Amino acid sequence: MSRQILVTSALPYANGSLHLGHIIEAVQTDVWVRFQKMQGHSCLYVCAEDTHGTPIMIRAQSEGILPEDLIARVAEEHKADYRDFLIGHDQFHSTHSPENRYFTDSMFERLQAAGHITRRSVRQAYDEKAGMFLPDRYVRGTCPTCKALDQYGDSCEACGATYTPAELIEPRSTITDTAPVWRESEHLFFALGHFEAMLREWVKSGSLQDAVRSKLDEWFDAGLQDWDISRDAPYFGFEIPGAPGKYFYVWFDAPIGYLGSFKAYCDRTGLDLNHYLRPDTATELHHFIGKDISYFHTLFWPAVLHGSGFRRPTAVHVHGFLTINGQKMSKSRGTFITARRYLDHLPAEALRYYFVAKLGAGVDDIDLSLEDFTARVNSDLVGKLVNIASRCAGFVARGGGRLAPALADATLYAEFTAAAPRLAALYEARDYSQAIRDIMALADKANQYVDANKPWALAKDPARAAEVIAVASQGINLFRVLMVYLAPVLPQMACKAAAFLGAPLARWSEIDQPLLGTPLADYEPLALRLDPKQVAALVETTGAAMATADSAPSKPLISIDDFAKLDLRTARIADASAVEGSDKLLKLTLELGETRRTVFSGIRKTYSPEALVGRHVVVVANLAPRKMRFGVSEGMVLCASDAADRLFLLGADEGVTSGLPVS
RNA sequence: GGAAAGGUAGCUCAGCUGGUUAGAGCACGGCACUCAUAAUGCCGGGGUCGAGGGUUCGAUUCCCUCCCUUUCCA
Repeated sequence: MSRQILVTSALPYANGSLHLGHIIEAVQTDVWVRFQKMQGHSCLYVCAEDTHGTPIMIRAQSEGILPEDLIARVAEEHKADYRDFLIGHDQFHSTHSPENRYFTDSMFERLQAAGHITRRSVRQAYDEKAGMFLPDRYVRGTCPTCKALDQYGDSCEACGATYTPAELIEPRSTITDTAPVWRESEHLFFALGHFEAMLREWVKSGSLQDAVRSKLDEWFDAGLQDWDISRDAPYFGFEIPGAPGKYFYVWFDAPIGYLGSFKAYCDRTGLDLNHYLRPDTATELHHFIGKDISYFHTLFWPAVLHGSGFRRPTAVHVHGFLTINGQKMSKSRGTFITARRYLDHLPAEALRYYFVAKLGAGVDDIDLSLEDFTARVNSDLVGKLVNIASRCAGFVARGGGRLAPALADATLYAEFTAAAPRLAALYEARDYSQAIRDIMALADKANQYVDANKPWALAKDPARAAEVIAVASQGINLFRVLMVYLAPVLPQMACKAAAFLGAPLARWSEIDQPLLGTPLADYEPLALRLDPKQVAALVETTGAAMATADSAPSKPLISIDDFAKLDLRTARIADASAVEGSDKLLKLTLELGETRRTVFSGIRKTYSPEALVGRHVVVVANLAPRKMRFGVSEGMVLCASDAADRLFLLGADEGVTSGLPVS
């Protein structure tokens, strides 16, 4: 029976670039969706930009642009990243949209009408200079428990204590570095406790993994607290109906963004939205999230849905975090890999495959071990899987380019197709790693088959030409079955394989019929080996990240946000020449990706122009242009200098290209 | 501090409700083959299953304690 399924993955926050942690979730979701589609189910994957909240507002301010412009720009970047990782959203929308406003307002009004909204006064840190209330994370000070300096206002990273900003010793606003004052303001709350019985019952319905369920039991035992869903102006978000100057907290309208995005899809395609959302619907709603946001998705979200008269999620699928080489992603270690950085070096499907090969159904963290990644992708995908097609294609081509009219080993073929139900169950349960193990075991069998039947030996005897074709065709058909199984993971390769086979790889049911007597297109390589150098380049640290902490800083501390204002880039020196009339300056023509710019740099005493051409340097790309006697300088090249005023240009490790962001 | 997950061959990981010689892939060594992107096939070396106790005829698998790693705490 065909199912109607709506799927989401967590909305990326419009405050920064996607990194590989976002990608692993998107891949997990996308594979599941593609799998469902290949089973012939209706499965829609919606996502959106999460656009509201203080961080967006602050970031836009610091860039001197409107929040709307910021989120539009970041959305474009995110979309390109998802697209290039082959994430097949049916709809990618924004929480800052009419559709989302519609749902946010109407759900709030329904909750209010049903008595689930309460009001009470809250005392909160207020930055008088900035004229705004401060979220906990925007207040820093000394931990009241362990006296660690410069801790966030909600918890201490040193000792793990939790507290309120008011308890911090010498609290400071991170926005203006002034001492906050404490002000009262009325806030609106969602009465989560009203839904305890409903939630306990929902939890038992089998919608959650064991680990998540036991976490929920803990939360139930601790008691369900009211949830503060309002924030005071200034705030970038939706103003609350009937409460001037109050805005919905970003976490209130973010999950609603799932529905907003879906509404945009329905408006576009004519699908019946209500059919999916009414409480008694037979359709399914699946959310894929990281474990850090379990609370919102397993308590608040089902309660908000239920309280406003909608269906609850069918399931919430929680995954763990991504680590790189066993450590959490870190900018200073160079292991903070953005989606784009990866794509600049390596193909998307390699990472898709590796993630899937390691993802199970649980909430365990997943490690991206770069060495293992290279070995695994090269041997599994290229050495085993693609090899089957590659080694058989030549025999078919030389024998007329047409597959044999019958299977040489129907039993073996049947063994391959018989794996389908088990593999389907594994995909369905998100036990991808087991599925991949099974599929690769079959790939081994296919190679063994070819090896045992030795078509290259048969080919020496012209009388046995038909046998050669038969064996090669068997191999091609086995390959085709495996490619169907892997199509959710490797959509691009499946597409190329379909062109080679002359038959689509769109449905699992296609494998019921082997390809017999049909022509084969010329074989072109379906996947390329990963170059270990390229893989290593993913985590090579750049100049700015190598800064040592051992020499005392001679300038005041700055926040990460201050640092983020710098747009540091790698650049290639395309041309360098001495400046007439100056004994210090060189005129440099820098290449930053596609663009070029001119920079004057006072490094003539140390560097001759000839020695510089072709070198990579680090440049401050967003330094305001400065008019000099010899022309306009459009940036600054970074250099270290010692006490003797000797200069040392900062470069980057081998493999770097120009225009890369430095952080 | 409270809680959860995990610690199994050099690396990445499987091992369901306890039961004959603990598995896979990669890496490593040997052999074979040459169709294939130095691909593939066969054989092999390699593990006190974190440590210590306990239950049991028998524990990697159950219980307790400890150590280490990671994560969550609205």
